[in-house]
Amino acid sequence: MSYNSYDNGEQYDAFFDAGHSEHVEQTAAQKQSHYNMTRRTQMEAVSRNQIATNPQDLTTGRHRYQTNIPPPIFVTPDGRSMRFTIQHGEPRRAEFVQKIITHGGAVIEPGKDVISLGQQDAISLGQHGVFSIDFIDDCIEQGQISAIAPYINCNTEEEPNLIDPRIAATSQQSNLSDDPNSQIPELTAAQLQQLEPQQQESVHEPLFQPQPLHHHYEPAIEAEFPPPRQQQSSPLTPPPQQNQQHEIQPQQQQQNEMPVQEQELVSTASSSAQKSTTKTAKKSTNRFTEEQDEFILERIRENPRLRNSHKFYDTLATMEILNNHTQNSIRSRYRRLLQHRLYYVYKIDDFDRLVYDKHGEKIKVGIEDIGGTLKNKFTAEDDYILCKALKDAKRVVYSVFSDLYRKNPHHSINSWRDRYRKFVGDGDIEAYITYYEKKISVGETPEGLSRVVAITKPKKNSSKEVDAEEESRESV
DNA sequence: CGTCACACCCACACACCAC
DNA sequence: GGTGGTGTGTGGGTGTGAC
Repeated sequence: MSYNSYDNGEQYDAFFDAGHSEHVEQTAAQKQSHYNMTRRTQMEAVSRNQIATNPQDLTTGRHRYQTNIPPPIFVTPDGRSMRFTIQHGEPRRAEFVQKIITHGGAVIEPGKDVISLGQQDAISLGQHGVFSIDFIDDCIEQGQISAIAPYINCNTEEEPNLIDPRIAATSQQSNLSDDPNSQIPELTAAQLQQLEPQQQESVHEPLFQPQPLHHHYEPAIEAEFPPPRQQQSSPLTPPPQQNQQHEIQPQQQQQNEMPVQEQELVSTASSSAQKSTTKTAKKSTNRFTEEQDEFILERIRENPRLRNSHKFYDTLATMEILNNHTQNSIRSRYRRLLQHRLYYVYKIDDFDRLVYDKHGEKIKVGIEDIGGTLKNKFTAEDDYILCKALKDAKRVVYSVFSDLYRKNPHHSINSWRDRYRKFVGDGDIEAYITYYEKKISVGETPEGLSRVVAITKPKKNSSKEVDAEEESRESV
């Protein structure tokens, strides 16, 4: 079996089971398999233009998801998620965010009736004061909500013994249900009311209608939104009404038979023609409306890991509400302006599916609690880990990267290997280790390997890469 | 002159395939 | 099992023209 031609995570398991039987490594392998599945799912979802899952999918997925999670604790008597905010300076913030979410709660930014957790000397974030984070552990240990009064750290407006966290959360959640914009200072409730009823629905209802469920990640874009205003000829964005088998259109087939440069010319010319006939005419008055901004934000909240994806915005641009803007424009709009208004996103599971509470409502969490996007940048620490592994290895063979992957599964085997292939020269390993340790010892932040490796990288590079090396060599 | 919408660019993380 | 080649598309920009 080729190590890098996995079709699914089971092949990872097969590999690891065959070659490494130790318990610790098996556990690691399971994690890697899961991680790999997750990342593959993300990439495949993007490739299929899957922007959000439909309610039926979510119902199915929710059951599967919830079978593996602890019973909910941080829920109100009527089953809604209690909402907490944890101060960003809290050293164990990430750990407790996970605990809260895992047990049915939600972590959001400070706001009315949000239970604030943090240090004693911190500024109070909630109207009830700030409570010790131990409250969470104790509740989990007891399997139920404890009285919160003993956990008060600093009080602001009310006596802690007046507070029943479940009641506070209930009233707050009711407000949330009635006022979906309570978290969005820029978009007031009054502004929302100015929207047409249908528009409001598009903002707050699930994007897609039920589809025949024969695959968990079947795209369901066509269901609610009309066909794109123009035929998308790009193989990257097949029209939703077309079969997913990617039938080759005559034009595409013709392109496939052309030399690459000619294909590029045709592609550029055709896309330019499309753009010029569809969108540039409106440019002078084509401002984004508040409704469109909120629509974009809501789609991003539902698909937080795709927030930088070109294809994600490509698909958004085919939707009726945004059909007067291009993918580039929508993406630019988010990156330039809207990302500063993305105060929360919706909780997703490991397969990027929305997680709902008992009432079928999406759970709001902070963007920092979702994790990264689709790609992880190599850090200086990653490069150091890589160089250490290479140094310890007698030969740079596949097992070096598979070991790296098992110990550091945030990059795939291929990624570790590719990093080595493209950034590490023969003499770089010792040099970078020395450089990194020296920087760390003096309290400085080391640069990533890319800039160091250019000094000695002995690869058979293209002329362009050689030029780049020359530049780097001069600049270092 | 600043802002906006939009087009375009490119390095590289990640993947797949052939051998 | 291991390697080299290469495709895809993300992530993070910059450039340009209209207003």
